[in-house]
Amino acid sequence: MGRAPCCDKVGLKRGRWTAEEDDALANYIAEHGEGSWRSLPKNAGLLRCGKSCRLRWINYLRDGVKRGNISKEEDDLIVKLHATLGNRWSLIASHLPGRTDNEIKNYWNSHLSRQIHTFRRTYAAGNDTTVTIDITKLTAAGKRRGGRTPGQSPRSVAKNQQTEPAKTKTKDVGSSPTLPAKAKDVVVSTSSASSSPPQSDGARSVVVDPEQNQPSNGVSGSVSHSLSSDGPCSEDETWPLVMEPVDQTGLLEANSAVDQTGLWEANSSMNWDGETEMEALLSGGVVPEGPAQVDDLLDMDWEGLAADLWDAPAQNDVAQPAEPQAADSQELDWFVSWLLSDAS
DNA sequence: AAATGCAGCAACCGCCATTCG
DNA sequence: GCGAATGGCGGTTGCTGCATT
Repeated sequence: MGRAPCCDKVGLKRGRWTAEEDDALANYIAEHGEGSWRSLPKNAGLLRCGKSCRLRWINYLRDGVKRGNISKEEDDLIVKLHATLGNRWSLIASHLPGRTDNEIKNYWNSHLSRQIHTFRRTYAAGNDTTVTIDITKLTAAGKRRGGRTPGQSPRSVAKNQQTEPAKTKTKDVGSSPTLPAKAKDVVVSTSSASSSPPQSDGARSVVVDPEQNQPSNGVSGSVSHSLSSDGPCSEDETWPLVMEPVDQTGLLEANSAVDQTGLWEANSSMNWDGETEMEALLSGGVVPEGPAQVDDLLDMDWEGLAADLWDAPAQNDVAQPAEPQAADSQELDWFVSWLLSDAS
């Protein structure tokens, strides 16, 4: 049996708050202080649920609450913290003065979750030439505002994706937090010839073999193609995902982690011949089939891959980028400080 | 100009943790 | 120790404005 509702909701006003209601709430709290939310509406003469009053106060009326205009620095910090802490919005908000968990949550859902898909991909043509492809430009031509495509609204996509739910709140841990792997560049490479594993401390590699139906070894999973409507991916395909600690010739290798701004970033370097594929990529056209299987790269679900990496158990004693197991706020603060110390 | 549908955001809902009698 | 009350959190819904057709 669930808990009784915080109020009976009978005769209570719902929806947007009016200026008069805001004034009444602010005046009451200024006079009597916060707390006793259940009895507050009646005492303040508001036809609102106490919970609604609390939310309104915390998110909008409280002193020091900043609204809108999230700066680049705040943006970076949100992404970085989210990459490590997950959907613990209140925890993230505690490191952004004046910002509320609700605003950060909304900002993430409406802005940043999309930006995750706009990672860069860098193609090296076997020499020193490096071209960075901005996926946003590749997909911009197909972007439109009007006209709904069934099943592709952010909400339906979110439902389809069903991202990993936030970890349960952890209160008791050992004396020192378990550190996640430090942020590293995401490097995706297709290596038909020898290539040194782009992996260093804390970063792990992932081998994705689209031709292979069974995972060969390592940690298996699947890469689901269900990105946002902006993405180039179809919705139904899945690939077997094999996580390998070492490079393997001829397979797509993804070495994924979080870059220094916290954004999931994918750089692709590959050995290929000719500029045909590059031109096709830059024009947003179909890439001819070749040894590099560039279209396979384009169709990868990098976010799903990242999630798989994030949740996969550590191998070969590589540090697991797990959530911090901080026992209390002090240790958590320490962890966040440690995390942010890598920002430069 | 009207219809359609996306994007942003405020608010609601349900659950869990903590506090208190 | 127990149960109710309360606070807090994250997920979700639904409204509104605007861009596009």
